[in-house]
Amino acid sequence: MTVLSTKERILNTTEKLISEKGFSGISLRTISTHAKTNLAAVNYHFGNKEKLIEMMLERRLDTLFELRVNLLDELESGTLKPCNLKHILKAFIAPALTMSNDKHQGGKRFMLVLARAYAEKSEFLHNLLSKRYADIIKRFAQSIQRSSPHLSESTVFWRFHFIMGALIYVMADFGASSKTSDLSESDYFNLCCNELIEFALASLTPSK
Amino acid sequence: MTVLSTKERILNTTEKLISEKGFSGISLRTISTHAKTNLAAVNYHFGNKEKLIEMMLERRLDTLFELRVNLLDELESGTLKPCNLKHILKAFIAPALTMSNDKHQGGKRFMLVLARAYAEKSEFLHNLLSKRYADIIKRFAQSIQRSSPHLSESTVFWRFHFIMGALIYVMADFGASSKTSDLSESDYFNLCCNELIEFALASLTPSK
DNA sequence: TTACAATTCAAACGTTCGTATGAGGGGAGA
DNA sequence: TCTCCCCTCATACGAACGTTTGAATTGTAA
Repeated sequence: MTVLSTKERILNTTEKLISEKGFSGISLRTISTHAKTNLAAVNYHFGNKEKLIEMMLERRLDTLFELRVNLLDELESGTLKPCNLKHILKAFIAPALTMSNDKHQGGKRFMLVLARAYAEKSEFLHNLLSKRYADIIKRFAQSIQRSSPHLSESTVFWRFHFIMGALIYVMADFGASSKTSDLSESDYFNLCCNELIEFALASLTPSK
Repeated sequence: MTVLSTKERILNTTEKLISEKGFSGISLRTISTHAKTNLAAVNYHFGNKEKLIEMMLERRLDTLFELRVNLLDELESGTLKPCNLKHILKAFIAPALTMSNDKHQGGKRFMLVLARAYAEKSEFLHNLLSKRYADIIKRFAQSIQRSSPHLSESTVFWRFHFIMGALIYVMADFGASSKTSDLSESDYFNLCCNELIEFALASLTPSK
């Protein structure tokens, strides 16, 4: 087991504690204690609490969107099959699953943190989404648009947002729900993701 | 204009401030100031902060679920048409719209508060939902089940939860999104609700 | 080893929070 | 008018918070 730097321990501990207790309900004192360091170390390495949380978020958001856009690139560089809507939705939804299965469980915790940040309308997250990742989100929206010609542009826009809402909701709900299931955590998450992809696909597919 | 009691002013102010700033980010001092009363009045009327928030939530949750179950009763007492799934979904989703259009705007604020409470996994809300309202939610799930025989029971369960997630997400998002639209607030909310109902319907309808 | 920078530490500061207290205000009934 | 009770008020308390500071410690290059 490699020894982590104080900075890394603080980031990981922050991620873990926020995934468990939410953004309010944690203090720099509990973070520094659980990270086995001193209270002042947080301010030394990150300046203040807000910047610590921002760095904790930023650290993994790039990974998440990179996974998403790489999958979309693969899809679009190949020949566009007539019914690849499912793959587009999967490219958006599955990276959450991928990240949640990383070997140190940090990714899984992060998805819960991300869900909480969405819910609490973090201004920092909102800025990041509307600046750094807006192009990627727009690319997904346009891809879905092309695969759903029976729906108007605005309806596709709405439904994409509803799907994102459902994704965020189940991510936030995952921690609690999986405990009441008799499946293992990863089985439960796999099932959840598959159901979500089928759900999203059905919501965008013409009915008979 | 009728004069409201201190207790009512505190409840309304709490609802308003939490809908704007979230559960964290408000203090009893800001509540009492905006309610034009004294700090100690909160503890006098409600005991403590937690009970104040619980009473604020409870006050309207009964109304919301009563609206829902009344609509469902109407549907089920009438002759069951073959394609009434849309009406069932509407019975679940529309009361949020109805409440949001009450004359004093209190309902609208409450839907935002409710969305935040969902997101923050309020234990009090969770208890209320799994005790007082569990039967109503189960009735909706069973009604949807009967109208979606092409889907397995567990898939219907998942999709109903995804739809609730989307509903909660748009409720929480509503305040911010409507400001960037050129529609009026109520037009925007109406549009949003209709889109959500059609989305939910599509997600449960067999594809061609 | 020495010198210097990077890091960690204990301690303290000022602020804000939820809660508690006791005095004062004002209407209703005797 | 007097009394009682419901309510409002200013004020205080202790706890917890984010942040700052300066000294102690550690690591590193000469």
